[in-house]
Amino acid sequence: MIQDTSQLTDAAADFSLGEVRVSLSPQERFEEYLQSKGKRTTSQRRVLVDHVFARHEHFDADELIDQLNKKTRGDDRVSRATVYRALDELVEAGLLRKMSLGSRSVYEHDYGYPQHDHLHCTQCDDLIEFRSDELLKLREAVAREHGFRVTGHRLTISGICRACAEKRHRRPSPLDLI
Amino acid sequence: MIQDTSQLTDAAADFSLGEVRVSLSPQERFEEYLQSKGKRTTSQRRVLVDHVFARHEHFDADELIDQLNKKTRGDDRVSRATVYRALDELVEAGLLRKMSLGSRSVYEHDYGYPQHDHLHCTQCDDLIEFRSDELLKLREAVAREHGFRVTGHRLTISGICRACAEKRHRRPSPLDLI
DNA sequence: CTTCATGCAAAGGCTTTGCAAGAAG
DNA sequence: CTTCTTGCAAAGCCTTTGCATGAAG
Repeated sequence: MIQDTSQLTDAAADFSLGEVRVSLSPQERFEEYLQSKGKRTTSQRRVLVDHVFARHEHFDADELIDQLNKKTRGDDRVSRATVYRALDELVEAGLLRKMSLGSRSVYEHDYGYPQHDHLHCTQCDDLIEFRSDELLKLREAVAREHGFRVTGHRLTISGICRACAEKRHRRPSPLDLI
Repeated sequence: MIQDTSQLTDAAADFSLGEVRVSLSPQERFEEYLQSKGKRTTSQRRVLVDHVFARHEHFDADELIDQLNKKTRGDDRVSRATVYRALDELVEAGLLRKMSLGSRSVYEHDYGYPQHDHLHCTQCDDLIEFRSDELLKLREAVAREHGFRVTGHRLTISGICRACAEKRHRRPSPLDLI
């Protein structure tokens, strides 16, 4: 699907977002999706996709709304409701991946990004990505054993990241409690 | 911690909940926790723990509240707020494990139960447990590589369980859509 | 008796939705 | 022009909390 070039527009160069090469920019890919659903290309959807794919990072709806509010003026404003609606569409379109971290929903790039899982630091709430082919094998083995048809998985390893561990031990002064 | 017998009461026999043998019943274990926190043993907490550990299954707060409402009369009634408060305590005491499945929080036995992960059927919402020592090794290897101190992990493999897959293909009649 | 727990109802997050006004095609 | 979108405010979930009453130790 990602590698399908049959619907290629005149945009010749491939895009490199991270490590996987894809033939359409997220923007183009999204428009393709919208068209296929009889939906429309609006300035709000364009602004949002543009912003979301500007850098690769994890974010939640609220952060995105804040960032868009600071960034856009008058015309291109994107309301809270529209952000939520667009996020759903982006997930459905396969551009974003949604995951729940405790109570909040966190999003990350999916389109053009390789399979990966996360280390979650419970101290600073940072998410560190890692890849493991071994895990995919394990997943298949387990599924086979249970007659289960896998569509995906989510692994989150929680603990304390290196940076936080160092902060804790180096000079455990009252200041570190802030 | 689970194997610690230093505080053993006169209950001589070990309890077998699933596969791991423990020295205190969940009820006793909880009382121990409550005492250590200066909290009290109340009829509500007793009824709740009793009910929750009667069978090994996954449940959410609402299901538990419904079940308790049907089961208990007048005196032993447990209010919604109390259920939520008790669930937090049981998690903190290490008796239950909490995990989020989409939007809802699901609980399962932790005390006296072996480490495991889940296959989640997105069709019927069933959770199938499995164990994998290989996964633990993988977890450690990844953590080591990132200087990460692991406290736990959660792996959920999603897809379609055997039963649902069979329903889908055997006689795909309109009746199956109900 | 003193402190902790409970039930109630109200308040909180986060997310979704109905609706009228406004764009896209 | 017709249909899809948007923004707004209201409503919905699920969960938490303040407070007065009641139970545990």
